[in-house]
Amino acid sequence: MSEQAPELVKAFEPHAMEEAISEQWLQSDAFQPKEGDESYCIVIPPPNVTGTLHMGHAFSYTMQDILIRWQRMKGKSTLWQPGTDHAGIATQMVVERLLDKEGLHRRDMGRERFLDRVWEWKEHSGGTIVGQLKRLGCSCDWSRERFTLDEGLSEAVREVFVRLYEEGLIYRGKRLVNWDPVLETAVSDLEVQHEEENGHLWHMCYPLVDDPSKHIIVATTRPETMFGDAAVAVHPEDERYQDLIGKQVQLPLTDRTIPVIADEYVDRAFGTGCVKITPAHDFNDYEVGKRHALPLINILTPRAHMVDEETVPEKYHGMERYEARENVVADLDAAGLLYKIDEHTHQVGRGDRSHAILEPYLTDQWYVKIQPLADPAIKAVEDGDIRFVPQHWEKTYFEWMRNIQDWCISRQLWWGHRIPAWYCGDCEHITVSRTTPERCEGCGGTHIRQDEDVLDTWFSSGLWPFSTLGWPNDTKELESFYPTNVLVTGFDIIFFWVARMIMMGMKFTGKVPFRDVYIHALIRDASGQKMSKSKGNVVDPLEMVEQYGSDALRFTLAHMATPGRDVKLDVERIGSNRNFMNKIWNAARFVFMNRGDASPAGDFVPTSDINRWVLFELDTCAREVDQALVEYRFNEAASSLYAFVWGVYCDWYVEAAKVALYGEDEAAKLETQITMLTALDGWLRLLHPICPFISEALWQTLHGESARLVSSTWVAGSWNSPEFASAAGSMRHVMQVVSGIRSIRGEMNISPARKLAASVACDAVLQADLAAHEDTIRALARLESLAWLPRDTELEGAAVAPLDGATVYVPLAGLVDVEEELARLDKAQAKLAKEIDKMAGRLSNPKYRDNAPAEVVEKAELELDGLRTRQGEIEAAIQRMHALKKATQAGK
RNA sequence: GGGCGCUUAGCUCAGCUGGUAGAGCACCGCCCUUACAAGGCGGUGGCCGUAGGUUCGAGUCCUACAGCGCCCA
Repeated sequence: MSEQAPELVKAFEPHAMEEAISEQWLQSDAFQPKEGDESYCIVIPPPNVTGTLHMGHAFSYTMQDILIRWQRMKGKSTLWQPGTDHAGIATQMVVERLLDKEGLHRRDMGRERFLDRVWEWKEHSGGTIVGQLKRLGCSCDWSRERFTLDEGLSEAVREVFVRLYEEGLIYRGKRLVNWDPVLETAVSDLEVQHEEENGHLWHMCYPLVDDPSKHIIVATTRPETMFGDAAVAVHPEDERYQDLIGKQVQLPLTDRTIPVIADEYVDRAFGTGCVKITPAHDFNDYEVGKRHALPLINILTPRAHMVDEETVPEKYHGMERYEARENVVADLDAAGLLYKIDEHTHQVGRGDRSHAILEPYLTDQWYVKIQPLADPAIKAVEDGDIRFVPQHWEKTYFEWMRNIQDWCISRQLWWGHRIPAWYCGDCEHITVSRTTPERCEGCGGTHIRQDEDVLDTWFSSGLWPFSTLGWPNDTKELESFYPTNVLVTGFDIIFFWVARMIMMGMKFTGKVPFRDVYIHALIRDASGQKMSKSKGNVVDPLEMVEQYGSDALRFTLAHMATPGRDVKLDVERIGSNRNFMNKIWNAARFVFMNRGDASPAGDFVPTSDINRWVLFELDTCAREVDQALVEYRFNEAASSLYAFVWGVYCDWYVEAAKVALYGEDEAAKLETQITMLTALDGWLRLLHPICPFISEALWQTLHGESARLVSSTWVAGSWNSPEFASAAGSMRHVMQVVSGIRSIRGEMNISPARKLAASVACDAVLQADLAAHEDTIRALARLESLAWLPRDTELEGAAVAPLDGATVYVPLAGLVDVEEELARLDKAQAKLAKEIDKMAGRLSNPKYRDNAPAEVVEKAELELDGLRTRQGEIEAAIQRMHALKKATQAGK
């Protein structure tokens, strides 16, 4: 045994091994881009700085790491740009909750002290997720880690804001927004979760001014907003209400009167066909109000209490919105103006962070005029400059982009990029500036104060692909790595993020931010439910790593990465892939124990069929893995590897190699050792992107401690010449014969310990081929003897396994009874008959022969011939069995 | 209401350009064979949601329907 030979522990134990390997990588510069003719870059979708790694992250980042490691090994100058996102609302909420426990509120502390606390929190917990990414093996260039609130990235944000403002693409306006009354901020349309909820439809009577004995009945889901009513609307063609249009009605509980108007927005079939119009508190009503020049009457405070203003009766001042609702209903009832209450389910919009019911609320906000940005972004995808994989996600993208609304970018938060706009105390001018101004640009006055609000987190995220590479400065990173190659993310943020990066990228760099967008599925639990803390069905990836190892988790995730929409994570799968890691570990252990003084050789050309065959299969596997990754078919890459490593290398090759390894022929032994090592070397390389730790550990054992697979190259050998293909053909015959014998053994319940005598009947050519591998067949099939018979020989009293071009016989004497063999043959016969019917039916159709490609027909014919031959053999075998049965019975 | 997706073995899912239905797990046998029992060998199991259509040929393409799910309004 050579000095390099390690003493691997008998069972795969990932924990210490993965930690040690991780340490090696992180202490080297292995993850930094090297010089190369071509570059390859992925920017990480930045996780929330205060978050922890969940399974969705693990899934997405595993795929990114697979791509990065693969491309790195292929010799590209490779950068995986890491970083984290400040996640405005989410982070602020976390810290506010902490403060709440101390009895503190941010408003009492003031902005500066509050932000100090957030930064403190960020320093304290911001490293968590990065540490977890490292534990997962993510090969990001950690020396380039960025944070959205870093100075450089903040500079990019201000640059973009100012340029858009100067171009007139950012403006300030008073509009209805989705308002979160708990967080007291505007939120984006995309952050609203619409849910069906049970509520009521209240029918309220609004008396006619002309004739108070008559009233109009309006139906509403929100009676408390009545104080903001500006009109009652009916459909212009609604015959029931023609005479009311233009009349005034008395708004109950107030001394106001409002008009009855006609608008096509009204659904005649809904409720009574009359709706109250509250332009300041409903998006549809807002539009109606605009059409009819109705006043915007705000009745709510930012915390959704009733305002202390004369529009609202004094009794209601300061009352919380749902308390106000109860009171309004009670007061109307008391006044005899409540007609009826129906049960009603309706859509309620809730904030996706606070889960509070949102209010359409009239506020001043900053907006991005989006159409000029959207147009080039749509075109980039239409023209194929950006490619969605799977392609159908383009539709979702187009759908949203073509109906896009101006983007409300201001948030009433403190944690984030503060809007670089200053209001003047002396004049109306707003100063928008890259740097903090001393005085007002308009009047030169010094009474200026900065806008209190911060920008939507996605505003900075939209710049991420180029801001992380140094923009707005001209950096060599931008030059080498932008546009980036691929963005890997889930479909849930196509609108939030992907679209915005494309728009911002096109606008500010004139280039697409990435060529491909690979949209992957979302992870769900084993029963298909979304994982969430409240449901308690979260599978913690780090726990899985602890339990099974990072490689097993990564292999499982890669194997599940099919192009579908959601992926149900079954924890058992991770366990069985841990078993695969154990298999790999032990296969390598076997190789190391039997390597002698041999070393792998990348260009090795062995002479024996077995050795050529395994390299041929390795070569095939390498092509499959490569092609799968080119197409982002991670599951196929994983499947190919699994099938090769376990199904070919372990199950067949290692077993077959034992003949030479334990044999007397020194030359054959050495060749086998080299091949065994070369193949191991090859598949460890192929495995590395998916399972970096175990492959690295074993590769270092293989090549010596100083070797580093992470910085090594992709499989280079070329073992697919006709000679290698023909060796593979021979081995297929060998495996068929072995399987045939094993089949008989298995179905007859013959103990593996029992050595069998077998005969093979075939033609001379095949016999020569097979006979060359007699030792292998004898070893793998556990035979005590192997005899060769002419093709048409029929052997009495033997179990039969008909193969392509050969028949295997295993004499039964003393092994099993005739009945069992008969049953087995009958089963085989029935199966064959079915296949023959199908195939013969097809071939007897002249149209098939006319239309199908010649090679397909030819193949089918060969197939049918083979099946018929086998059928004949089985038939003959059945006859012989019957004869034997009779003879035995007669003999008794 | 508009759009998208899914329906294949008991379970979870592959099946890319139409050419003899696959994997893992589970299950049933026989085995502690000196890399691995976290294992080996063998085996059972499918009118590929329903109904039509295109085609010599459909799990794969088209249409309708049913059920489930997601997104947008």
